[in-house]
Amino acid sequence: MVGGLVLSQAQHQVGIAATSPAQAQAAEQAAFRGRDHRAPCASLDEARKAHARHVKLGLDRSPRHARPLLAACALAADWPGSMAYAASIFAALDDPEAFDYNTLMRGYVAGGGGGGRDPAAALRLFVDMVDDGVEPDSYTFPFVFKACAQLGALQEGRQLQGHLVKLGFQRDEHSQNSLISFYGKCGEADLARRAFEQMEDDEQTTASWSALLAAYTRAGRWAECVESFGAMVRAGWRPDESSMVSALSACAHLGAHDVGRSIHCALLRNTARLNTFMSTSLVDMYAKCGCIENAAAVFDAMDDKNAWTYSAMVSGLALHGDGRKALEVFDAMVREGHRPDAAVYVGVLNACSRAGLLEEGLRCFDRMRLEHKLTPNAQHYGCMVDLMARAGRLDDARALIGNMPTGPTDTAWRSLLNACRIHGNLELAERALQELERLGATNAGDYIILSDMHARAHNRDAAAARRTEAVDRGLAQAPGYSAVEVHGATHRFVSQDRSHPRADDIYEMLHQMEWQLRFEGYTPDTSELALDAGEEEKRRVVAAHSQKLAMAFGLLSTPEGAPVRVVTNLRMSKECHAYSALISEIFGREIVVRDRNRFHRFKRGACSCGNYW
DNA sequence: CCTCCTAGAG
Repeated sequence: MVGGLVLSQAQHQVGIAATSPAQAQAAEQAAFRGRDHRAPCASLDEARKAHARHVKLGLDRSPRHARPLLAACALAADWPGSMAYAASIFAALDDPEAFDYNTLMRGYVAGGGGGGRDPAAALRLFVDMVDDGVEPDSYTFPFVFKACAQLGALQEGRQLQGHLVKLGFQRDEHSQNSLISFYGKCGEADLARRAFEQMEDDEQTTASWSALLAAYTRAGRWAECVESFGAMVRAGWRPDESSMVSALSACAHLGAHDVGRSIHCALLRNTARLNTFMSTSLVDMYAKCGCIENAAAVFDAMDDKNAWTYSAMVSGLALHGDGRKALEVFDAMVREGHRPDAAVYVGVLNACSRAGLLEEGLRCFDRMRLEHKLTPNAQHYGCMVDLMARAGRLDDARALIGNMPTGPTDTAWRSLLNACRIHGNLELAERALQELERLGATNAGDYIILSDMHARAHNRDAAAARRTEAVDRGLAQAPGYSAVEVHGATHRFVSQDRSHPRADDIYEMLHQMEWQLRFEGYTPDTSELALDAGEEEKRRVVAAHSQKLAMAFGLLSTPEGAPVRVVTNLRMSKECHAYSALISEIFGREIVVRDRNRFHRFKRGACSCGNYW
């Protein structure tokens, strides 16, 4: 759980460095293309001619003379073959200095010449440098760490850290920052944190924090990312764009809507115009936090959308079950000339399966292969299995699993299993479970689905057997919980939970809710509950379901008319769905529930999913 | 003359 206090403090203090991203980006691009006013040539041909003149005059062996040409060739964005030429200019030098090694290494890690990166070549060059007895300078290590990061060479990087200390660069902020970043890219958040903490307070910069936040985000440690973001703000730093992008990404995964929104507010106060990175992160954050309208508003206001932006919007709409709109956005993406990639097709196919758009989904799958020449991967097949199975075409779905070129995956069988639950096909469900067992990929939830299905079919013994089987196999079930965000703090509930300080009020509220619902003619449906107990007991259990506890607390501690946002790791049950829809009507509240797959938004008695999920 | 950081995926 995310500490509520930490977050709410962060919210009020967020500010940002006043920069002009467009200018900075333009300058960076111009410099990289070698079109800087200092650049001695505008093409590889001109560089060759200039170098030939040097050779004639015997100046090609002098680093001072060769340097501008070396840099131009090593850093050109689109001069095919220029990296090899840069290497030959370098090789002709009599006494290359650290600067010259740095330039060539920089070219290798940046993919100079436009021909792709070559981090291994950069590392080899560093080894040469050490062998030749040339002392690295403070610019050297950042390039070498970057090369290690690109190679995922954790061991080499750690050795390099020792080297860095020996040479006395452990107080150099750029070398340290690139060390943090290197650990982050290797997925080693703890080592990144340690490198960060080894820096003195006055050596740390915004870039150090930003590398740390990126390390947490990359490792999937989102709560720690948001916590560190709060710490950064409390320590008086103004987060720069990349820190905010990392923090927003973490908020998106956590569903930490309030923190995400406070970052957006700070941006609106301090920045004239958001760049593509920032806006895309905001689109993703709002969509994953349940505010699809805000996501759409940010998206619509952008005039510099790229493929990532469309992709975030498409998968956001998929998450909310708005398949039609997702397809429209996808069409706009193609119309605007962006080439769809594998990721956006995951979003598109997902949108179709969640919205039950069978024909459209099948068409997209064809279009992906025929028009956009993409080879579907296991994820795409998983979406198609899900699409067909949910729509009731269980046998077709099963046949598709058999035809997967990548071989059947557990997610594909699990999609089928879930669809069997929806459509009540016990026989095929058993088969899917067998296949999951064969893959050695069963989890507790799979056995529970089977157990529930047997219970509904009144096979009491089989139901009990499936339940014990999960335990016998040592499969732990993640405890089900539901959480609600109130004033930036997250309150978490499990079923029948009485541990909250306001438990009495919450249960009183539940009682009120139940009472009102019954007045409207609602009776709790306990048929999904696989519990060997009397009807009264079953009703008691259903009534204190964690989603309802979270909803009750949300209703009672947020102002009249405000939306209630619940996040749960459970699957939305039919009973809870009907219950939430009625509550939204009776209390005049919008209720947004993020379950383990998607969002349900209840408004005036209806859900955005149109009862298809 | 150069360096740190950043977004999407059943």
